[in-house]
Parts: sequence; structure tokens; C-alpha cells
Amino acid sequence: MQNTRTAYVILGMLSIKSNLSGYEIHKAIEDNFGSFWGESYGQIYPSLKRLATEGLIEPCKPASAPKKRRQEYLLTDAGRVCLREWLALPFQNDPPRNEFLLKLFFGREAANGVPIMHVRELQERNRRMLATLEGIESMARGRELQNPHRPYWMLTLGLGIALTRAALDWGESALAELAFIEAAAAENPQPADTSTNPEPGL
Amino acid sequence: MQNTRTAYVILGMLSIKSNLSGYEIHKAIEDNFGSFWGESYGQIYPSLKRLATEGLIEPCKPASAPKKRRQEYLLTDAGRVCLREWLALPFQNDPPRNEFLLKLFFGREAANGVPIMHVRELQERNRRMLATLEGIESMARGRELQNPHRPYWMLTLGLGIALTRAALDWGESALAELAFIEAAAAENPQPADTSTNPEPGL
DNA sequence: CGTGGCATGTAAACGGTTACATGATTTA
DNA sequence: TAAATCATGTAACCGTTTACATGCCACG
Repeated sequence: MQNTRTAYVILGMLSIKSNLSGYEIHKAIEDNFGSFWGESYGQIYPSLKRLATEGLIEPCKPASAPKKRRQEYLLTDAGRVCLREWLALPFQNDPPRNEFLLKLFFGREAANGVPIMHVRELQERNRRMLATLEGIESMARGRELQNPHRPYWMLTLGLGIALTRAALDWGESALAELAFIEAAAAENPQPADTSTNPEPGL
Repeated sequence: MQNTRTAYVILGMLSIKSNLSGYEIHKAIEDNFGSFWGESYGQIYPSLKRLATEGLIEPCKPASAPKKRRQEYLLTDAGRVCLREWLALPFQNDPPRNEFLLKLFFGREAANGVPIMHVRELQERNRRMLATLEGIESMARGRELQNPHRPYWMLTLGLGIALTRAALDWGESALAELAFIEAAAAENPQPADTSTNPEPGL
């Protein structure tokens, strides 16, 4: 069956709401998951075709808007079973790749001011992220209290907010620390010296 | 030149320490970056060859251990320039993919107890992670105070620790919340109903 | 009438992992 | 001498992004 995670995201979206098109699924992922998942059309459309041939989803006529030229899908019983099986499997950690941390790690090698610049940029991105997440949170406050998905959605939102806040806090102290480091380096300008450096590893 | 990030990690490692082999670079990445970066041999060895033909690194004889059958490299001036240029470029956020959050988001669709299981598993992984990072931190305490890389390495370590702690805190409250949710769901067992669910999006 | 959003798709390239093959050296 | 670790490499595969192509429909 070789089901990719793209396929499961699609099944998941269709389990929440039926009669979605590829375009709408893409949009729904962006709106609901944007901060922790992404899919491109190049993945979505072929996956929809494959899921349909496997009988996990079913193409159907546009229900509400019959004018639009578009293909909608709904989840089959087999698809729901497949989704549930996948949900029960242990989650996998994706191989870690954080380019910000990488550049900060090599900060000593960078030109003066570069690490500070990167941390400032990180702060900006995280402030935007926090604003987005808190916006969603405040919009959700008191609404849809009966929606059975709501508690789970609020939990994911909560982790996003907690991590972003922690990163912002760290950023503040990092900026102070970096100002100190670079001031010291400016007083004592020693060029990078490869040969005499100690082992990598603290 | 089409330089991948793998190439820059290699340049970065060689800027910290010369006369590293592909094997040692792999190990150094794992030891120093394990929590936020990874490279496979299938990337490293071809990259070393390419970087050498481009003159950014230079193959050299094993310095300290001439017995070993292995190829070591050192960074050229051109390589250092190339590294510095890349370091000054804005960092890119990798496309977000967090399978844990995805499965939690779809938690309502999962069998009973599954979301709690995932959060418990997350807590375990994060506890191990925190132990590792704090182990490094305590090993580093008071050591290599003159190492010019140290402040940057400590900053990266600090962010890792801060994020892991934040995730652990969130996990505790999430477990309580999930116990509550699933207790309520057990009292009031309503099957998933696709057709009448509201729009996705809180 | 034009623009922007809606909508579907494909081909090529890319970055990366996995699995495999091979063999030397060290240590128990 | 057996096992672990050191060490180098390649081919196939995989998931994904990007760029491109196409065209509809609604709204100003």
C-alpha cells in the first residue's frame, strides 16, 4: 500500500469534513496546521488519485456548489479504518534540521554581528508566529464548545504557543549574552585559528 | 556551485577542527548537533568529493594516526570564505512537519487512549532529551572557558534545554486535560459523525 | 474587461535516506 | 578469534518541492 504521511493527512482532513477538494484540503492544512505541517499540490493531487483507486476515499459530486468545476472526495469506511490504524501507531520524529541553530553553533566563524542578526530575525518570526497562534486562541475562546475535536485542537495550539514563548524568552537572554560576547571579541580581535583549536565537543 | 546544507555543515566542522575524515565528521555532527541536525554517509562522502574538486576543502594525509586507512580533509581559504558567506545569509525555516502534533490534532478520530499514549511517549522522549542536554551542560560547566566557540555552543544548548522543558511542562497539563476529555467521552460515547461536523478551523 | 482567487494537474529535479558491499583495526 | 568499531563508498529509491501549464469563475 506504501501510504505516505500525505495520504494520512488527507484521510484525517476528510474525517473532519467531507466533500473537500484537493484545493480545499491544501487550504485546510495551511489554516489549521500551518505551524506544524505542510503539503504541496504536487503531493496532494496524486495522493487523492491513489487513495481513490485504493478505495480509501471516494470521488463525489460537488454537494453545495454544483457550479464549480472541481472534484470532491469523501472518506470511505476502509479509509476511516486505515486512518485509525495509523493514528494508533507510534509517531516518528522527523530527522532534526534547524538551520538557525546550525548557524548559531558556527557563530564564532561568522562575521561580526551576524549571530545577533540571526537571533533578531528569529525573534521577529517567533513574534509573528505567537501573534498568529494567540489570534486563533482568542478567536476560539468560548466558541464551538460542543465541537468534539475542539479539545484536541486546543492542545496542539497550546504546545505551539508554549514552545514559541519559550523560544522568545530564550531569544531575549541570547541577545544580551551575544552583545556581551561580541563586545569582548571586539576588544580582543583574534582571527580564527584552525590548527590550535581543541576537540569539537564541549 | 549548487551547495547543499550538507556541504556547509562539513565546512563548518572543518572550520572548528582540521584533519577530519568523513567518518569523524559524521560522528562530530551526531555528538555536537544530534538534537538539531543530522547527516548520513550517503550525503557526506559524495559531498566531500565535490567540495574537494571545488577547492573548498583539501584532502590531506592522516596527521596524528598515520596507521589508519582513511582520508582526512582540511578547510581551504576559499572554503572559509564560502562558509562565512553562507553564515551571513538569512536562515531558512524548514517546512514544518511534526507527526506528533498531527496525530494529536486528529485525536478525536483515534481509538480510546491513543492520544494519551502519544503524549506519554512524547514525555519519555523529551525526558531522555533533557537528560542528554543537561548532561552536556553539566560536563561543560567550568570547562574550556577560553574556547572561543564555547559561548555559541552554550547558547544552542540553552535553546534546546528551554524548548524541551517547555514541551515537558505542556505535556504534564496535556495529560491532565486528556484524562478529563477521555473520561467525558467514555460517559458520553458518541460515534464520529462526518456529515454534521462544522467547518474545520476553530 | 481585467485581475485575483479558485481549481487541477504534471514533469523534472532535488535532497536525502536506506541498504548494501567491503574491508581494516582494535579490543576482549 | 570473535566482536565491535572504524572506515569508505555506491545505487536505488523515496518523498517532496518547484516550475510550469491550463483554464474557470466572480467581482470590481
